Amino acid sequence: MSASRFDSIRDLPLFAQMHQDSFDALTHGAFVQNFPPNMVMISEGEPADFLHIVQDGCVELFSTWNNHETSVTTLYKNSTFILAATIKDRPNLMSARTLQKSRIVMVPSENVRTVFRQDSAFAFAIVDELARCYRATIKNMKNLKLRSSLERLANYVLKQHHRHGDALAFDLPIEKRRLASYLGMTPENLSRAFNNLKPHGVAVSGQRIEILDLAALTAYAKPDRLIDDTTAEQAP
Amino acid sequence: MSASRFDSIRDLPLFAQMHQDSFDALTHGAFVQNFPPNMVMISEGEPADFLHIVQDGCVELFSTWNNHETSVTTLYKNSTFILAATIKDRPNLMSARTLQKSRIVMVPSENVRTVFRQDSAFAFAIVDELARCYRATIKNMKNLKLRSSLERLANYVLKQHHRHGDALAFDLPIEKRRLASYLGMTPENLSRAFNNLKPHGVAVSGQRIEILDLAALTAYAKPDRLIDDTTAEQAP
DNA sequence: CCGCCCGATTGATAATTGTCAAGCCGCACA
DNA sequence: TGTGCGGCTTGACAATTATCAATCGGGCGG
Repeated sequence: MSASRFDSIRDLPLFAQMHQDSFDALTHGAFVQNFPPNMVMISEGEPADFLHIVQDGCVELFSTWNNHETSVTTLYKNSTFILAATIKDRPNLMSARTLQKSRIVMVPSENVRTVFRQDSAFAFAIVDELARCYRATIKNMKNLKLRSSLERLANYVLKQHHRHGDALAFDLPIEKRRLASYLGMTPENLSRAFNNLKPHGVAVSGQRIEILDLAALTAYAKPDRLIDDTTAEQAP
Repeated sequence: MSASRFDSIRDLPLFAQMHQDSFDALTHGAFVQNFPPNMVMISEGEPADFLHIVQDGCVELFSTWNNHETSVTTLYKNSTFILAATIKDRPNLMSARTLQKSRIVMVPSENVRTVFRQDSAFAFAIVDELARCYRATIKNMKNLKLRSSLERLANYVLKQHHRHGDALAFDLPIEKRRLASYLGMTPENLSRAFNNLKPHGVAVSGQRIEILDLAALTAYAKPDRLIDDTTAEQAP
């Protein structure tokens, strides 16, 4: 049975509840592709021919305008992307590149649109996923518009702290220049921002972050569940 | 028949395709409410008890953090809001206030979630709306991260130009201080930004905008369909 | 083991954007 | 027709952020 190749995605929330027939129809013509690191898989403006699922590795979504580039988000194992463009049959708004060697499942958009109309469990899951992404993006925008770059960095450090099981020391999951772009600043500014976090209890050495004074950092960052709570929401 | 009060929303894309039974179930317990101008109808963090539809008037969605406020979008007649929070049964991420005397239809969120599960035409419409809002927000974020405030303003002027049927003169639809907040800048900076657009062919007097040199403005603004194309997408 | 390359850092400087204070202007209202 | 209020504008200044240039330093291939 050809579907066995796609067992790994069958249990993702987006596909878990759909009928097996629908899943088979969905994955008919789908395939798995391996990409080397730093490869642009998708360019913004192109039609969204495939729904993508990260089976393994790491993908950055980014956008470009007038020779500027900005990182929008980073996706890890089991994330899907290009869902909105796929459903609306519209061009991608973002480009995608691998950050590491990655294995990506590619499902023809045509299948997604067809099965979406036939299997209501799938349709519900899509609603859930779109609502989640939408809310995550609103939070992201609030973060950008309401905070200074130093405040954004402080909250980013706190978020990573929680991601790592409340550990007081951890490694950054991405390169600093990409983090800078994600946070809406230049690499130079990020470097200085890390220095400016020192008085707020953060020590940095290479990729390693140490929180020396969690209370001070939290007092400065003023995290807010309506901005920073990413229960199962995307971010790098 | 009680549904007659809701005739005006029956034809909106979100509700047009659903069965009449579903529509009746949806609007059972719904009501219309009139609000005076400048009234906060919804506060962020509160549960999303109702799906809101602007039947008449004008509503601003905004957010607050640490004594800062930012305008996220402005909605006019026939727009819906709080859909994502309603569907996910999660707290609102944004507050809402009327900018003018407004008439709002309020549909219990419980109804929305129930009918969404029963009427696939409604579910499809919700997917469409969520995908649209999501993409609009991504564009908004690209606008914020990739452009300077002057470039954002230039593109805003161009967008209004298209909204007004390519007219070279038109009135701003909202107060300047709200426009400033929407564009991510202070009112003072907006004032100066309008002055800085003069060399690019824009004249301002009060609410009135005149484009004296469309080619120059376009050359400066560099509009991009992946940021500025708002075919049926929300913005103030 | 060495040298190279690329990203990170630092310094100097400039551009952008925000803050504070004051004055202006149009409009609503008495 | 004053009068006052609120929003807009302007100016001076400060903070934030970007830019440009140079250096540092770690990892990798030869």
